[in-house]
Amino acid sequence: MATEVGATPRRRIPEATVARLPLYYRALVETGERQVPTISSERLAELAGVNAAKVRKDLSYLGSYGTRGVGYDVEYLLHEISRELGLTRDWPVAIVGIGNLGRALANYRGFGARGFRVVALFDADTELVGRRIGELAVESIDDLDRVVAERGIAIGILAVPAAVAQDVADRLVAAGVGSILNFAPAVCTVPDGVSMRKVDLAIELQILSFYQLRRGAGAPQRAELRD
Amino acid sequence: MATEVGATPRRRIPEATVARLPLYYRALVETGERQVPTISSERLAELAGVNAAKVRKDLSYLGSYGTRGVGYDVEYLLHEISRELGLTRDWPVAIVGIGNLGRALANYRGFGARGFRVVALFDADTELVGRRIGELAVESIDDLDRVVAERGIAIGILAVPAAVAQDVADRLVAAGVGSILNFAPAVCTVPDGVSMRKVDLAIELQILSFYQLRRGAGAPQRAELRD
DNA sequence: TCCACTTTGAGAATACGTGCACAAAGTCGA
DNA sequence: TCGACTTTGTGCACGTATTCTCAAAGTGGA
Repeated sequence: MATEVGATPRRRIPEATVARLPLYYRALVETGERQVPTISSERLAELAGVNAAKVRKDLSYLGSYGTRGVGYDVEYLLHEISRELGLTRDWPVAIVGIGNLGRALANYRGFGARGFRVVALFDADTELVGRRIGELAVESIDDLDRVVAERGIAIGILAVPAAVAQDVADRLVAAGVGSILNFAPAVCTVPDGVSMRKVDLAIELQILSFYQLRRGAGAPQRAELRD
Repeated sequence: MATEVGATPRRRIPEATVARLPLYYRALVETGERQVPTISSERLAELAGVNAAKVRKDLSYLGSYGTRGVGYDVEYLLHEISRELGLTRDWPVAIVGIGNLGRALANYRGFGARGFRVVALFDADTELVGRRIGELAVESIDDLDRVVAERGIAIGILAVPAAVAQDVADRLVAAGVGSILNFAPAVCTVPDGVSMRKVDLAIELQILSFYQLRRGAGAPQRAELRD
């Protein structure tokens, strides 16, 4: 019988769980580097900043990779999570919009993870096109289609002004990009079958402001009575 | 009878709602600029990228600010949401860690919102201390306590390496900062009564990678059959 | 082999968030 | 004043996420 394409189209993993897998991944990498062979859900929970029951339930969605009485084999679990997250393969990434933020992202050595490699920088400003940032030259956004195809880019990082965010997102999608990380402070939609995640500084600050206010924050509170 | 201190310690607003208020805020600012006097939940939903029932339910947590048959008064609703989010007052912000990302954030003119003003930049690197970024000079992290108190800083932005994130967060909290926006790729905890929100690029990319992989993403998919 | 101990995996209870559907409350023209 | 129409506010049903709990499955020492 013909099996499915690709690696793991098995059980459905809840979104909330997917969002925590990277935490476990990071904790496991650190633990592995210390040559620790196994890890309990309790310890993993502590490292990931969640609770142990959640860890076990999350991992149980991936399969039964633990051993009762012992815990999880660090290397094995790391391998399974990597595979699930697609970190065993290479993801060429494009950054669109080489302003303050785009430049910082282009120079950022903390995509942390193996796998994600910035292979193209785009901007609409002809002044910027051709300028080098690290090892890459900024390319014209008019070449988006061609470059995305040539370099197999599946993930785009959007760091453009709010006013053009939707337009640029549409062009990324049309070029074949399937995932977008959007830093533009604007509502922006993509068709079904394309993923988008949003990072919005203004929104984060406003949320913090809400809770800060609720705590009765006229002046900042000195931590005078910390014990 | 003696009323409560401060502005609005009334009903409890669900977290998910709080996270959407900034979207409504932004949509309302734009609508207000176009001199539109009232707005329906339907239209507001469209601008905020959510559905209309959600908008109405969210707004109903703030109070009954709409008029049936008409919609919401843009200016009035904007005022109420601003007040709820604490955007009617000034929030002095400190950025700690003036590397690539910290510098970009310091130059970022898109905190979008009135209210948030970066008033201090800190770094541990003595080479960096004294250097000017825009209108501010980088200060030593040893002066954190004094500066936070003097300038009434309640919100800190953490853009330091993962290895020192927890330590710096602790120092911010000890200095009296009540809200932290954490860009460091590390699990980092704060005591009760302090808020922390996390922005982690590596995690976002890994989540995108997961879904990209699930869609059967060997090569990126050209959008050949878009209609 | 047995027993005390550890730790997972999953059922069940609960909490939280979403969205439908509709009565209630308003507008506006005749 | 009436009746057609618009739009809010919210009760309710449903789905998702979290957490508690404990049997099952393992270890390791006697």
